[in-house]
This record gives sequence, structure tokens and C-alpha cells, in this order.
Amino acid sequence: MRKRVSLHPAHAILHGMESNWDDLKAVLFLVRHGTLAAAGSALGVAYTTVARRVERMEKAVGTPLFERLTDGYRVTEAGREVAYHAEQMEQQHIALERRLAGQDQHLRGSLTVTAPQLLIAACLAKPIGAFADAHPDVDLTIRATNDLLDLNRREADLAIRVSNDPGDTLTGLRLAEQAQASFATPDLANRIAADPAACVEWVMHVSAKGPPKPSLASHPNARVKLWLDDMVAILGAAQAGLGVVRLPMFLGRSTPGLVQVPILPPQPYIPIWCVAHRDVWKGGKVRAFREALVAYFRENRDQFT
Amino acid sequence: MRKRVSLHPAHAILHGMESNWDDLKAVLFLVRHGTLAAAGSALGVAYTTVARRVERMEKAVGTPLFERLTDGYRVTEAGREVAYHAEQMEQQHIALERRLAGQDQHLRGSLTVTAPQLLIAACLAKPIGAFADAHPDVDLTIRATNDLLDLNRREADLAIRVSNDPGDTLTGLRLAEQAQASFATPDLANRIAADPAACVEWVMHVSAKGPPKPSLASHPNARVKLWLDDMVAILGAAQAGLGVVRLPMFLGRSTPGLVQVPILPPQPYIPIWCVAHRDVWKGGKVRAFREALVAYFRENRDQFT
DNA sequence: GCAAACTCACGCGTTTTCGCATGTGTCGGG
DNA sequence: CCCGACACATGCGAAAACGCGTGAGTTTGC
Repeated sequence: MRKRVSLHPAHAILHGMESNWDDLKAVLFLVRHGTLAAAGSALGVAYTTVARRVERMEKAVGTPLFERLTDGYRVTEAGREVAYHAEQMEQQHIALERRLAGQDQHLRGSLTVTAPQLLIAACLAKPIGAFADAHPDVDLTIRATNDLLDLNRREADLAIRVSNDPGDTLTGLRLAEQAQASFATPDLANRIAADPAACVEWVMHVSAKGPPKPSLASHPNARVKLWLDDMVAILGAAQAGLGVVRLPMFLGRSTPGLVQVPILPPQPYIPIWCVAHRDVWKGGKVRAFREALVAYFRENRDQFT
Repeated sequence: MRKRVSLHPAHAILHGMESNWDDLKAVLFLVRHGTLAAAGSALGVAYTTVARRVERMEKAVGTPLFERLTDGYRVTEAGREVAYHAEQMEQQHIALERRLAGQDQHLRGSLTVTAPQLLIAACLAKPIGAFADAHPDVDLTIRATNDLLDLNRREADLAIRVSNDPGDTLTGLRLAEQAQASFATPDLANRIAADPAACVEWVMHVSAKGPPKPSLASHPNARVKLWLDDMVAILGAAQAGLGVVRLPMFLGRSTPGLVQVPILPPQPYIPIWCVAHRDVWKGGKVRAFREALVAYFRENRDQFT
């Protein structure tokens, strides 16, 4: 095998500073987290180890990378330079992990999926459980959060999102169209049906602009009783009979104690997407989970419209 | 110091494979050098260590990265993928070293300079020696090679090159214009001067196209006796009286036993440049060496034309 | 105003990693 | 044919790295 695969014709003689790549990672994490303890726990090592690695790094570079403060380490200019390049290296490392995950066609190992809290609670719990049962060798982690996790950084392998497009760098698939409608307790719904002129009291998310305009035509007498910034809290308010809420169909239907209020017909809402990074899209586990989702949403399409 | 410098808002929870960055480096070097022993010596560790790190890496990835052959390790497709990303990480690491070297204004530590073999032997030895004496804390390494070392990879900090421009990505400074002329032993030179019609025998570098055209006007009777691919060998041939050679002025003048042959007046030749990567150009040691060079070439300009 | 929680520094015992030495198999030249 | 050069595997002792515990100082909160 005399044929040497040479990615670089000449090999460098790097004089002086021969630094350890892992020490760079310690600097990066210390910059990110500010204290030795936090960086250490993020790295999965004791904080003293972080301190040692940073010391080694400073010795290798020849200049201090951090100022020692009473409540943490503050990065210096030189330290920021090091951290910047360490971050670039980390990007490459993450990219590698993605590509390996994408090539891995086995149905075992870890798989992390993120989805909106309430979508999981109301619909996805069942298909997720079925997937976990069907593939016991897959180490399935669900991150129920409304935050948009960074799929580029592989904070999750696959995301279920309520949005109009998969995003710039991601590959996606539209799982379902959605419609939204108005919901309230049966008591409240009956009262509104009985007297269209009565005042309709709304409970709304702070991001909404106000009562839906089409509803004002039939029920002009409307006011917003309460603004909330959390959907779970809104559901609770609606169940307590505080007012009428506007919800995607799946959520209103699956919430006990709420019925649809015929103020206005269901309106189009944001569709549900399944998105992933291109590199992992064709990976075995991601593919399998995605196909399970597609099957589920095909069978239960009417839940959402 | 509650203000946390956050290069990334959320920190990734990288499930499964927690790989060591240094193990990636081992894979990269093993791909480059083909055998454990070669990779180990390039890394400055024992080859057993390389083997162990690669094993760890394969275990982490889950697929073999190399085929074990009787005469070395052959990289697999997955291994190539890993090595590619490791190489990208290495690029970042090298870039970091460059930037730190560029910020370092101290006149101590290592400095590597490359220059053509014969230019060092004929001219640069003196100013280089003076620099070394003037800056005893600088660990000066001279790489006398005709290869173009990769300044991007920091195979050298600074290069003295005979070329027409500094190159794409590099910063440069023209140290001297050069002229070339014809040289031979005094005996041979006299004979040519005595009989312009006699046959002029040339010794040439294989890269030359043949006897210089202007010389054919006055001495049409010319043949190339010998082609050589090495300048030191050409000098030897000329000193042995094998023929007339074409040399840059500095080289012909400084070679004992050779005199200029008045076949044709000196012609323009490729100038001498001092080039370095932009990141290190303003660094203390590079700057000092460069200034010494400029001073030397200003004082000895007439050696080259 | 004082205790709890937080930060880091330092020292020690343990674990891990490393380098060396030895053994095996293969290839090529004398 | 055998021997040396070169490839790797394996096992063991030394060295380096690591984690834990302790102690000092500072901020936070009751």
C-alpha cells in the first residue's frame, strides 16, 4: 500500500506552540459559560480540569486569555480570538457528526426530536410512543419546547414545527394543513349562540392582534378580557370559562371542557412541518421517524381541519 | 459579572458520541501518512497512541474508519469523511496560530524563514547571521529549499522568493530587481571573445527553452551540450569548464572561477520578493526580519543588476 | 447582619493515558 | 532459503491527567 492518500502534499512543521485541540474546547466553553464550574459541567468534566486546560492553553499562547474576577473568568481580546477559531472548529465537528448521522442507516442509537409542547401533549404522544415501541434499540429523546432548537448544531435531529416554510438551510416536508377556530366552555358557547348581540369576551395570546375581524361582523360587541403569553395558561383560562379563545383545531378538540363556538367558520392556520438538516434527512432513524409521522398525519388529517 | 459572553444562545446537548477532538487529529494524520508509525512521528507521539486514538474514534463513530492491511492502514469512506472535517478543523487551528503570531510583537520565540538554497548560500547567509546575533532570543530556523512552502499552513512564517508577484493570498514586498547574464570559466570566455564565429556550448537548466535568442545574433553557432535539472549541478558544470551558463548576476558573481561572458548585455530577470501571510506580516519577529532584509538589499542593490 | 450559595485556588489519591519492549506476520533482497 | 526491514498487536510500568475534598473570599438573599 505505497499509495499514500495525501490531503496535503507537504506536512507542516509547526514550531513552538504545539497545542492540544481539546484545550481549545475548554477555552471556548469557558467563554460561553463564564465560570469554570459551568464550563466544566457543560463539558462533562470537573471544573478543575477546565482550569488546568485553560492554564495550559495560556502557557502555550504566551498571553493571558482570561481575567480572573471574583465571580468568574472574563475573556480578554486574545481569548476571544482563540474562542472564535475554536468555535469554527466546533462547527466542523458538528458538521461531521451530522454527516455521520446521515450516513448511519441503522435503527439504533440516539435520536432527538423536538416539537411544540402542546402538539406533543394533544396528538403526538401516541405516535411517538408507538415509534418507541417499534424501535426499542433507538434511544429516543423528545425535547418539548416552543423554542426553535438549532438543527444545524444538532440540538435535535428532527423538528416538528408550526410554520409556513422549512427555513433556509433545512429540508422539510409538510405534514398537515391546519385550521383554527374559536372555542369556549359549553356554557359560554350556549350563551353566545343564544344572544349574538351580547358582549363576547376573548382570552388571547399577546402575539395576536385582537379578536378576529370576521367575527366582529356577526358579533361586534367584543372585548379582550385577558392577554396571556403562554398557551397552556390560555387553555386553562378557557377551561375556567374566562372567555372565548382562538385555537388550532387539534388543540381545541382535544382539550376537555371546550367546545367550538360558531362565531365564525374555521379559518386557515399555519401548517405543520417536519424539518431536518439535509445531512441527516436520509439517515435511518430520521427517515423511520419521519415516515411514522407521515403515516400518522395522513390517517388523522381531519383532526386538523 | 453576570453578563455572559454567549457566542451561541443555546448550548447543544450532543447526544451519544462524545468525541475527543484530538482523536480526530489522529485519524487525519493516519490518513495523511498511511501508517501508524509515520502518523505517530508526525504527531510527536508513539505509534501505539495513534492506534489507540483511532480505535477510540472508531468505537465512537460505530463504523470502521480504516482497513487493516499488512503494510498499513487504508482509509475507508467513513474515514475519509472524518478526515475531511478534521482537516477543516486543522485549517482553523492553523489560522489561529497565524493570528496569534501576527499579534505577537515580542522579539523572542520561534521564527521560520524559507529562501532558495543558492540565494542563501551566495548572499543571505551574512544578513541572516547578523539577524541571529542581533536577536539572540529569536529561535531562527531557515528552510533552504526550492519548494514553495505553504505560508498559509505556516510551514514558514516568511518566504524569500524569486517570482514576479507575491501570490494571491499573500502580502509581499519587492526586495530587489534582478538581471541575468552569461558566465563561464575565464579560459572559455577568452576563447569566445577571440573567435565570435566559434561554436558556443551551453549548459542549461531543463526549464530553459534554449540559448537566449539575442545571443544567437552575435554568436549564431551555438549548441546545448548539457541539460541539468539542478542549479548547484549547473554551477559545478560551469566551473568545470563544460560550457557557458546563464545565471542571475548575484550568483555568477559570487561563484569562484566564473567570469561574465560578453556575449550579450545583462537582461532583466525575475525580481526577489519577500512574502508572508497577511496575518503574520505585522508580527514583531517577521517585521524585524523583513526590515533587516530591506536594509541589506538596499545597500547591496548593485549585486543584482 | 448573617447564612447560604457562589466563585476560585491548592493538595492529594486515583484513574487514565502514554511510551517502551516484546512478539507475530509479511514482503523483498542476498 | 534465510535474514532484515517494516508493518501492526499486546502487555506492562511510568507519567500525566483527572476528580475530589478542603479552605478562602465575595456576592446574594432572608
